[in-house]
Amino acid sequence: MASCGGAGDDGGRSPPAVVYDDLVEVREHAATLQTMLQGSPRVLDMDARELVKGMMAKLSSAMSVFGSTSGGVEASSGRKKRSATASGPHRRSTSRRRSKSPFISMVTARTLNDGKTWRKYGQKYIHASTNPRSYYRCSHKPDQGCQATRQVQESESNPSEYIISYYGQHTCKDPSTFRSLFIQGAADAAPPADCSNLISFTSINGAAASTSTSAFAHCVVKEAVDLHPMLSSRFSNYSSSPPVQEGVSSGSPSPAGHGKFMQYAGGQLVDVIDQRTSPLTVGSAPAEYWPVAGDAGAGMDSFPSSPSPSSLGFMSGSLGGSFGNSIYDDDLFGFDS
DNA sequence: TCGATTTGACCAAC
DNA sequence: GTTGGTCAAATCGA
Repeated sequence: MASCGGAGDDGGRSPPAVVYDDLVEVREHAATLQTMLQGSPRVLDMDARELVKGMMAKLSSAMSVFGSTSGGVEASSGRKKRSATASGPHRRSTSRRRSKSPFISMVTARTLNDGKTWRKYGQKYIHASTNPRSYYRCSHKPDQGCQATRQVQESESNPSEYIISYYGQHTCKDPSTFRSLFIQGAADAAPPADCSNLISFTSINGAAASTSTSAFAHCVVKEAVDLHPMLSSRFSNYSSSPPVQEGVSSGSPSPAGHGKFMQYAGGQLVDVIDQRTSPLTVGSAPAEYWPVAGDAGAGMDSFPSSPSPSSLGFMSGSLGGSFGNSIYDDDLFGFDS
């Protein structure tokens, strides 16, 4: 399994093709793992760990491809500068469009409250989208120069949800928004009781699948912690869990055992994407963006167990939106059958 | 009155 | 030429 080479040794193939192959392989590994977990009461722990490790490597590899090819992270330097001689009532000598902050993550949420204070500075309808996109920047930008921004767009597939893209790290110090993180007992305790946001690798047909998936998720969580001593050390002391909405995904019949796995596991992936700017990210969003306990329904709790293109937007975010809408959508994480 | 939001315009990137 | 991100005047609301 699991060559960790991923994008690096694919000899000129297009990133989508590379990623697709990697994800297909991950799916195969997931199926194998599922079979192992379901078919044998005595799964060799090392085998399972190896499979998971390989899957994580492939996912990381895939994500790194997008990270390396992602547009919008930095403005290209090759662009010609527009003439500064423009005139008009609102013309200014400085450019209006500045280089974007590095992409951090994309999350699906049912509320815009993520514990941070944002100032809306624009809204517009985006081409081929029925819903307007709102632009927010950290309200501490004027006083602390915080460069964090986010873009909020109502989910077309589920109007009650918002697709939130985060750019730039919060550099502001706002005690009111400092919050605990959960990852409750990720390494040692049982998997979180409520894991409604896991991207499910299970088969709907198998009643035992939820158990398998929980075990799998737990395994991967452990893996992530193992691979990230920083994560382990940082989160080991957190004792509180963020609110996790029950049934946040409309019509999601998934068992409660599907939790934050993909978000957590994705933390590693996102970490791969944005190592330059986000050496420590947990979940699809960095810790700074996680919901405050008590913010009912805030933030990171809205990945459907059966991922939809919009719910996978955290992947599409680094692809300029093409990923989540590609023909590969159904295959990328369509492990539910 | 003041801070937040709205909205049309500007402008870089494609 | 089109699209998307940002600016800032106008407007709104507490």
